[in-house]
Amino acid sequence: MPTKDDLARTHALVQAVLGLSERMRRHYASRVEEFDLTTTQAYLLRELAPGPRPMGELAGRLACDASNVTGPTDRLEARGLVERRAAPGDRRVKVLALTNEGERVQRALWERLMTDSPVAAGLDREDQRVLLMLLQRVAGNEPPSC
Amino acid sequence: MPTKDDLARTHALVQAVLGLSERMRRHYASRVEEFDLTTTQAYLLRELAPGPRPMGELAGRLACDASNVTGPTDRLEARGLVERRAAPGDRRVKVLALTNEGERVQRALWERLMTDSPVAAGLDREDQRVLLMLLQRVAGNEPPSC
DNA sequence: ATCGATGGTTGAGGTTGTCAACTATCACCC
DNA sequence: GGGTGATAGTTGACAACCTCAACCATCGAT
Repeated sequence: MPTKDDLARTHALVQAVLGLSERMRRHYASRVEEFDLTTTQAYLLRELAPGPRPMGELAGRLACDASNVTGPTDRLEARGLVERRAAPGDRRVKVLALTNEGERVQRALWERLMTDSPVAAGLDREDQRVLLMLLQRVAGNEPPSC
Repeated sequence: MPTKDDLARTHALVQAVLGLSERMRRHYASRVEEFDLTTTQAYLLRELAPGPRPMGELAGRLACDASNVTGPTDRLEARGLVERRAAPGDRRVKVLALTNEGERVQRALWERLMTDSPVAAGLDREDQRVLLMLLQRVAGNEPPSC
């Protein structure tokens, strides 16, 4: 049973996280713009970095609706950063993969994002370690995704 | 001069924060949708909660472009959640204020957001305290906003 | 072989974001 | 006072995204 203090702390915590999220969103948008990408396109590139993925899976991760992947993918493919491949075994599914150029852009973008993140600034090493641990714990109990 | 470890930690930290941001954004969007609001409209309500503000100031906080406030404000005003008032002293500026109904909705939305936040879950009190402190420290050294 | 389910696309409708032009007002300076 | 330039907000055009429903091709199972 939560005390009044618990409620106040939760309140402050939610507010802080929302604020940080909003700031990160803006930061992300402005950095991504330097590469002539939109945030959605950048998220797609990021999701593809570990390796090719079927579009349906990407839809699940990003927006929970398949039609939200088609458009951005079209634009990425038009710029040669991504390609649709036929999936072996099921001709319905299309697998999305980074091209060499796409991988280059993705890597450069990530470098850029890392160099001046508002998160790293203002915290010393020990604080960063603790924050990372806490965030990972929060991320740990993720809902089953959509 | 950063060590290799520092880089790896920053890398993980940025990734964790981006992931959390994205999850919060979605969480926020889905909760806000229950009130027939969009995220931008909800952000507007939140900014107005402490008291009326001129539209220009809101633009600065939210999107750095005045025309991004006009549209959402139109829709909020049409629903009677917000009203434009003339500013005393300068007839150019319009001050945005919550109506009683707007305040009610804002409060209800906030309650809703607090009840099931993915941030609070998974952390005990002490962890929450530490996380809050760290986040506030991160928020502290904010760039001069836009 | 047919039938229902699934992966992806398309199209309409609504919201946001950016940019440039525009109006009304202000502040300044002669 | 009367210009002149800056500022607050709106408008309109355009691109992108989101949601939803309809649709096509393919799959899996009966």
